[in-house]
Amino acid sequence: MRAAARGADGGGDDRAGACRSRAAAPGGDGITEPLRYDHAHVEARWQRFWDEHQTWKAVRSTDGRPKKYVLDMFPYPSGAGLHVGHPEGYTATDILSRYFRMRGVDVLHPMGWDAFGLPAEQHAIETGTHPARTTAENIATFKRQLKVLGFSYDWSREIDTTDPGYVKWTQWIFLQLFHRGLAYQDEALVNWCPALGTVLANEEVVDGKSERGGHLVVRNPLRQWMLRITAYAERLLDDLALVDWPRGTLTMQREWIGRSEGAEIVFAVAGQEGKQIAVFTTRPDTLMGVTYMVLAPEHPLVREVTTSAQRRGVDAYVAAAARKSDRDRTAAARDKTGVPTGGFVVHPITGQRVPIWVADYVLGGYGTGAVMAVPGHDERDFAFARAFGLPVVEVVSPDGQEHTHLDAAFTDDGVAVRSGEFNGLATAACQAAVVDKLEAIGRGKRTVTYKLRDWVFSRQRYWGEPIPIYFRVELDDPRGDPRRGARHVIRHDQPIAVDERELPLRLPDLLEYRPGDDPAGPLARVADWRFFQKDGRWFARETNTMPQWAGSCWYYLRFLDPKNDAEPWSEKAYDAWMPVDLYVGGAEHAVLHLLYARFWHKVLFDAGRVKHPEPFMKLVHQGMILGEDSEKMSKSRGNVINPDDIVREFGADVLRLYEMFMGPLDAVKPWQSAQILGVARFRDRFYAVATRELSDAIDADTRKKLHKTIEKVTRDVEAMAFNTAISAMMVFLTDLAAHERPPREGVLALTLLLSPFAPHVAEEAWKHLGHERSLAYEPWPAYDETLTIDETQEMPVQVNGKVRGHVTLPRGAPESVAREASLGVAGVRAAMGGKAIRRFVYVPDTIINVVV
RNA sequence: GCCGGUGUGGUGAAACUGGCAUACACGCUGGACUCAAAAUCCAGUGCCCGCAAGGGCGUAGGGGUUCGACUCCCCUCACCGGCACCA
Repeated sequence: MRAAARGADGGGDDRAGACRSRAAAPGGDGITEPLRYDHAHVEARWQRFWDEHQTWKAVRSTDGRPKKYVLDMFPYPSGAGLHVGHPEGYTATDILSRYFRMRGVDVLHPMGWDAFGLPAEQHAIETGTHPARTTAENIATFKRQLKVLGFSYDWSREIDTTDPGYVKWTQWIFLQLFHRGLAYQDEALVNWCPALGTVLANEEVVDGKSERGGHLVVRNPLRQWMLRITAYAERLLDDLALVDWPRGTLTMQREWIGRSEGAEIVFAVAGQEGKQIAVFTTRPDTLMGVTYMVLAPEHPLVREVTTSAQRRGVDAYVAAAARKSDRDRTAAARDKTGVPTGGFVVHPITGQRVPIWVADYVLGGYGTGAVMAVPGHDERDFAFARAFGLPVVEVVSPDGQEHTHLDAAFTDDGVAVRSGEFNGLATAACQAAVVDKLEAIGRGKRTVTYKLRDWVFSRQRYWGEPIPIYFRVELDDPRGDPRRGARHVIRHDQPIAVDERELPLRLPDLLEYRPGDDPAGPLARVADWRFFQKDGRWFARETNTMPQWAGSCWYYLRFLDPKNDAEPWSEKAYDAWMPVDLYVGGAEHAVLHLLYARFWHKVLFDAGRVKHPEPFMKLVHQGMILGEDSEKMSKSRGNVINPDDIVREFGADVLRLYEMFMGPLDAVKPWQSAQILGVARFRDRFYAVATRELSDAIDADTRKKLHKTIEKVTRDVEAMAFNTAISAMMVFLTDLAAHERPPREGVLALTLLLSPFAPHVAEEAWKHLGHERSLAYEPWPAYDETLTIDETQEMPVQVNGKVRGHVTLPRGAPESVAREASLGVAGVRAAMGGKAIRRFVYVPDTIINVVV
């Protein structure tokens, strides 16, 4: 396949005249006159050529050459079409893919569509158009827009997460999770909006009302599918050491996982035999300073510890907390609220009674949902104690002395005081001693807690992968038909996996996508789809669907073997290309997508389906491109740039060059239309120089510049410093253009260097320079190290740190020579003013500094 | 509030490991070509003083380390992004 591409001729209809259609310089003689460049014509022709010759088909050689898997985060094909932010990362990976091919590396560089998603469903609700149709149209638009940019994707591997052939394997992976006990059902609190008949995400809820429409939202417990990602917390944390990712992203993942070491301490409830409350604390050394206990409002023991005298207050407080969204509950972070329960626990060491309060500053979902409050040494507990007049006791002292008054919580390490047998111990030692004691008396143990929570994996939506699970249906009347409304009970407590041979489980077509009033989602209404009979018994399908994350959790694996119908990917395909060597995408996915995909990968690792503990070896985030006003691009601001417009006016090569020339790939940078002219001129100047009459000789100076340029561009491409690589090529082009007849050797090399950045113009020039074949697999130019180093070096001479002159010395000249030469410079002598030299700093080939 | 990032000409930016601050590009000024314009090409362009030679200042602000700091350390300010009572 590749041989065909490599051996193919330059193809097509082109003759000089075809690409000079706009040249027609009046009076030009047409022979030495440089050619004008018609980007629309040339780019379309090369894109057709690459397609026809399958130039970018990824083929793994058997000759032991290296491979690179270069992956973009695949887009959600929105109705708005491509945005200038998309081509930024895509151009970067394309440059590297093309560069690697020229270095003799096998490259897998695929593209596909993350095509399930809310907008298509929303559109269906509003217009009745089937989401599959909207999705197909959007994909067509995106694909057309990407193709005109000339990216070297292997389109034969294109995938679409909504394709039944893909859904089949997403469901298959879900079943692997299910069979391994990692997918389970639980009641989870969700934001249910009865008026909209749907469940809303946290960010869609503002002040207890829906963002759209302002309808009431209630927090209802709803049966949900959960994935046990917490079982992988430790490995997700530890294996971050194996990857080459941006530091900030690693930090965010670590904090999201939120590992915390401490102790679980058990307090007996006073007067209630056998009842106890466990707390988690990172500071067991402050145990002797506990003055009260706090339960989260949703803690299961709240009712039981509440005395009848406090019941009304507690019930009201708990009910009010349940109405608040997570956002609201944490927004008013400063004012502490809470109520006493009237109940007490017994301190495990002193035996003293400690009052139990309920307060929503304690979170039900973290740790044990209860804390031992130590106001002397925790800021939140201190604020709460102040607000409610609870006692504050110092048990950790900065200086080992007891202090009678605390103005604020002392949260640093110190020395234990007022702590009985633990007095005088430093914080670390005290923690160990307290936990040892608790373990000895059976009242506590060392534990590790994570902030990471299990992943709510079901959505009450239509446009997602159906969860391949069904349940037994129990009918009051055994001959009844649940599709016709016969009374029945669905045994959700006994989930049954759909047989793998029956996958994919397809979505039914709907006429009405509106969610309706059933929180089980639109699929619950499709009785003919939902209920089915097997062996004379009735069953009901799961009507929840998977979240959009599902498809993107494993798409990099499907690219390996996208047409395989017998398995998700073959071992051979896996061995050929995995792991992903470079992954480029937005920083907004720093946590969720990247954590979920790593989790699935580890599950597949345990199932023996993948062989590397981590999927993405190197990760790079492209920076956001802002509008010309330096604001985020948005329709409402009217500052959106459409890549189609840029391509039409200047061509794909110019858009690619511009986006790479703007600045460092990972920097946030504003779009500046005026700057595009600079790279457009560069492209046109390059083509003009390449099509001039060339010289077969090359002078020594240009030769040196050539080799320095190759060295610089090579280093910069490897470091993904594309802006400076382009700058180096601009400088070299200016050098070439200064020759009446530019040296052919230099033009040829520059054409190859430029080709990953601006492939169309480079191919066109390459052909003009007499080549029959595409340059896609030409060897990358090599440089001679010795030619990149000059024999002499001009160096600044400073006097007391200020530059006062320059000297040119042979490389590595001895200090004595440097000294003599510098002191001979008039400006240096003048600046020294006859003063004695205190020190002579000489860094060979770099700088001279005379200190007087 | 916490965490992370950024701050360099009129503008986007460059400066490898502490070694000539401002490469490359835009813009601007002047010139060439042209009847003219566009396009293209050439030259200049950090700020201040000066006719000039030359000098001084200059990488958000202040301090420090160093022969030497955009780069390392401390403090302050501004902007951007993320997270928000995680015991």
